[in-house]
Amino acid sequence: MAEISSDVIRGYNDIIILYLLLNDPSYGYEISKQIRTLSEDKYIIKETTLYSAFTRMEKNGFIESFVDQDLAGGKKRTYYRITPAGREYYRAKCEEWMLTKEVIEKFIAGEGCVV
Amino acid sequence: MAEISSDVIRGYNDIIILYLLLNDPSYGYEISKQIRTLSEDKYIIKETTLYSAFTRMEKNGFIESFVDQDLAGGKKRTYYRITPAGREYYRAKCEEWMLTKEVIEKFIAGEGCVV
DNA sequence: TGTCGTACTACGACTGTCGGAGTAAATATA
DNA sequence: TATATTTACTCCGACAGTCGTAGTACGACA
Repeated sequence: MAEISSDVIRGYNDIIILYLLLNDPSYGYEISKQIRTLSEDKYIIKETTLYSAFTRMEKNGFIESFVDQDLAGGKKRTYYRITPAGREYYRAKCEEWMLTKEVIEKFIAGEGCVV
Repeated sequence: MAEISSDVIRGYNDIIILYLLLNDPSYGYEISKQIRTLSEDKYIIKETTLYSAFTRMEKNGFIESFVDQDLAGGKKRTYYRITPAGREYYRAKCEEWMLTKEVIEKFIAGEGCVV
């Protein structure tokens, strides 16, 4: 079975993560599970990729973090919330996706890629 | 207008280039023009990206090069021809594209990306 | 004479992803 | 009760593909 390579997914992780923040704040572990579930196990994001995306996007102002200190055992969990700039970025990335899709499909040979 | 970023196109340049080699050998400058034309100016590949893709794909056995020495002014031109392994790679990349497309579109919010 | 088009090559920088390791508490399983 | 798994991260360095910049060299056109 074809696998999604890192070079191919690169640039879409942001979309994927932001999509899962559109309605509610969330945190790393949950987002990682949601990606897996929603993609029907076709894409499993690496933890390092996910957390470094959080860091990068927070630095760029697309998401904000806040910490839940009240978990059992004094553990804490870092939540992320999408900002207006993040929504705008998501919109732009979606547009870019549409365009990219259109372009790439000009270079895919016919039905089922018969070559 | 949305622009195609390097992170988004990354991983598809191979498909694009190989597609243009499926029927006939070609060379850098021509391929670059064809990409521009076929994509209706939506994607203009950088020269360095194109030529380094040639080098990489030749090293991987997906394409073979041969030189035309007989151009006017003693100039030469390096052509590339797709190999059977290259065709197989193209096929596999196309499959990967189908899968990736399916996955990504689960994270695109509705028609026109209304967020 | 100078610019544009053709057809590349070289080099180093950048960035997102990844592999591997480590931490630590809560919960499930035997 | 002992062990494994799940939860929830953090840190570090490596890698690979793309990109910016620069340079070469010839021919055609104005």
